[in-house]
Amino acid sequence: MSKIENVRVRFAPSPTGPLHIGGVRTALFNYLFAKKHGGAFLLRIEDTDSTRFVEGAEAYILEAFAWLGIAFDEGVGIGGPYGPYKQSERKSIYKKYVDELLEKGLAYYAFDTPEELDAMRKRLEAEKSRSLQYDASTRQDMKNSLTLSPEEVKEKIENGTNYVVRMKIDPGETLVVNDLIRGKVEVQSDILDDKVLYKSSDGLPTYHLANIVDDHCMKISHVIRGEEWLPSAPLHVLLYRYLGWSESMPAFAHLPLLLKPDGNGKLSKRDGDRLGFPVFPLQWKDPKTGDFSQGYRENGYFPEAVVNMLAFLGWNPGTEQELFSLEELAEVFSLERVNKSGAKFNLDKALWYNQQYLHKKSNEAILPAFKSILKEKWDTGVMGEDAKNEAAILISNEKKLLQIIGLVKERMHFTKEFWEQTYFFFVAPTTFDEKVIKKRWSAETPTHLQQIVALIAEEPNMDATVLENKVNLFIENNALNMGKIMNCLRLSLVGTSMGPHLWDIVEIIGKEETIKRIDFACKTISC
RNA sequence: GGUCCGUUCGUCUAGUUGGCCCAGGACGUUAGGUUUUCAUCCUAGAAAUCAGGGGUUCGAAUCCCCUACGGACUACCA
Repeated sequence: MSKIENVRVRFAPSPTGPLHIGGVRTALFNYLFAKKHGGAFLLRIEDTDSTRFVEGAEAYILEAFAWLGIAFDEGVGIGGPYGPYKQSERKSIYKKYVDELLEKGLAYYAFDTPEELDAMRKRLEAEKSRSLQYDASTRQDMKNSLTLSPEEVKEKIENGTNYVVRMKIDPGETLVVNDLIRGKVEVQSDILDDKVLYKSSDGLPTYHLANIVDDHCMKISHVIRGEEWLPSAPLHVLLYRYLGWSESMPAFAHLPLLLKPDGNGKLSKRDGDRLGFPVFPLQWKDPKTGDFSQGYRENGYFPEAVVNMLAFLGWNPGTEQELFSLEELAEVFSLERVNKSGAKFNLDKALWYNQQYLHKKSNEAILPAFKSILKEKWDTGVMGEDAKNEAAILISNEKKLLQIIGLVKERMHFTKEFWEQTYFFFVAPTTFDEKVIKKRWSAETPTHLQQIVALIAEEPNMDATVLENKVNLFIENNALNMGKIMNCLRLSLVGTSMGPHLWDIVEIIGKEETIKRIDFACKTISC
């Protein structure tokens, strides 16, 4: 696939809360597209709605991408030649273009109060009017610079009356958006309303104007964003024209939405709480309510797994390969392979991806996670208090810990499962699974186990294979029931019928501990 | 309501220039195998009349039309 020159794309979130995985995927696709073509990927913060600003949201966004390994080339927190990258810091830039549109007669002042706007909609509704919009068919009945005399307008502005600037859209024109994913989309200008571009209340533009001005000033080549923007794309095309920038207008690509796993509709924050999976990359604490929302990071997902899983929602490489690193994704990514229809989020697949990445990791790579869980368990006292006990010795033996990881890694999906998979290496069972006792334990079991204890006791070489061969030979020679003996042995050492190869466990916990546990089980279990 | 977008196994999807597709892969699911156990792993299977209907064509999941259904948007939010 040929490279496109001078690619510059941006991710432009609003700091109105934590970043949701739909947004993360949009950012990811932008990033991949930029890397694929050797272009630049920028982060712009769209904070033109001062009323919705949420403390900490911006820091959250930066931290989330740092965790995911998605790096920006320019933008908030990084800097760059086209800054500032935060819209609230670009006020004066927008004002210039608002004035230009006003001068050209492509925009006008409107003084209607929220109550008056509300009344207008109610009136239109009552009249069964087809459109409830502020547009060419209704603006002549409202208070704006098209209906008021120049003197009245001047007076109102000088009096400090709040106003907005609306884009003047005339009917009867077909607007065309050439979308890279959806093809040609046509819309009649009649259905567009006279969008508010600027509000005097805070001196800031609204999304539509700020977006177009910034994309132009920052030399954005491709606008890759969610499908929810498709309906307003024709308006944006028109704005580029109003500002005389049609020639350099970026290409558009509207991504399919991420949908709820059950039912239909956009994936939302609530779905995560309701269905019990994270909707955010990182945990988020709502500064107002203090409520926590789960995050992939805190739930134990690897960033590589989250990236890989997200990349496959709405896109695929067209081959049967499913595991891709971020670098590999950047190599094969293309917008032509992005789907048109929305993708339902699938938790099972997310789990599977994490498992795949866990299995791919070296034992050394996940040792720190194992150690921190062990430390936490040690601190809570579940392994006893004696600083020199068996568990303490084992914890300090890195070689053994790596050996244990090798034994249990394949059985896990997350590193957080370490304790449930390895507790028996550190803590002797005190209770025994009743079901196993019922099924396997019998009156003569203690006798047989003691015979095996004797075999273990005399064995100088505590090697898993050596012990296995020795005990198997004993079982065969005495015509004992292999399944029964082995399960009772496991029950004695682990407390239940789960876990890795028995003799590997014995090799690690050692002769003394093994014998101690079997003795305890024989004394404790009665039938 | 209006406008726009979409519709292949339960889910993510392959299928882009019509024939190799009575539709392939993955997740999940079922069965069997491996294992002393659980998990992993391996093998096999079930699972989409390609939303429905009508065309065009020797031939359509792939092209055209209609219908249905779903979604997004419809703020001085982004």
